[in-house]
Amino acid sequence: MPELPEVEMARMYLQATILLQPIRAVAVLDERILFGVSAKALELSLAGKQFISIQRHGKRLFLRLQDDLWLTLHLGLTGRLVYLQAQEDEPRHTRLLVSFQNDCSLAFDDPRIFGEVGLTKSPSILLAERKIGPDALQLSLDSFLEIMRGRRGVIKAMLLNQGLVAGLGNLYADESLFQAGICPRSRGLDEKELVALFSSIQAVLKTALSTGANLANLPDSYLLPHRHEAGTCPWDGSQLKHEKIGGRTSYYCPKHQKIVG
DNA sequence: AGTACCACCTGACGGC
DNA sequence: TGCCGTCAGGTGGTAC
Repeated sequence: MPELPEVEMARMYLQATILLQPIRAVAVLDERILFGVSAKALELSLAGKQFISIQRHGKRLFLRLQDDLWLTLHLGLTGRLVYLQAQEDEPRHTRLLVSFQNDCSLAFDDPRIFGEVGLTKSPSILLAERKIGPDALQLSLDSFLEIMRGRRGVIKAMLLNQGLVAGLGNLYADESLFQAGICPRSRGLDEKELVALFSSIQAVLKTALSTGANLANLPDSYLLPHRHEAGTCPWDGSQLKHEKIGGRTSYYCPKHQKIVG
């Protein structure tokens, strides 16, 4: 599920549900979800407090508890957040359950346990520790050029590298390259190509957000609705190709996405 | 710096 | 029906 648009939806969801509610208790249902904190410490840190604001950077969420204490969440590949009404059953793979004094609760459901829950004194500390680059939607064109210029790696792999730019995952990286007409195998893009790519990334992420990160509602001119074995390019009808690039399955149009650089 | 590969997990799906 | 391999919208470590 979660690339930048999905995580931003999750942020808005939390914003609308859990703010300013006193926390009654925290249950860690599977300790493998924890990163750098014990279940005991997490429970003690949260009990009696409340979330006062929610931030997102790339694919990470930061839930502020007080000035120098934040709960950090990463949804991994299969994580989702569900706000439960009193008495409502939690999802099957709930790994963390935060219950509030009003009897509602927040479940972090994550079948594959690639997600992560932790604590930090500030988002910037965690971002530095984990070497996360600037958020894809807060990034200026100049910073993007600065980051990408002079690198020799395969462009698809670079877009997936959260240390360079944070927020793009496999799907939106494919979509951005599709919109920019650049083959994912390209490397050493020139200034003009990087500018086009930057503008595609911005447009793709904003469009995805405007659909509520619902892939089914993306424009038909986008790659993603056609991104499957038998899919054809919505621009020119070519049979889409797919192959492993940078270790991930990549779809692209062999006709209009050129190898550049 | 860049890449290939493995590992962490579970569920869904296609083939036999 | 049941087993098995394969794949999946993420990330980190290692070795070259």
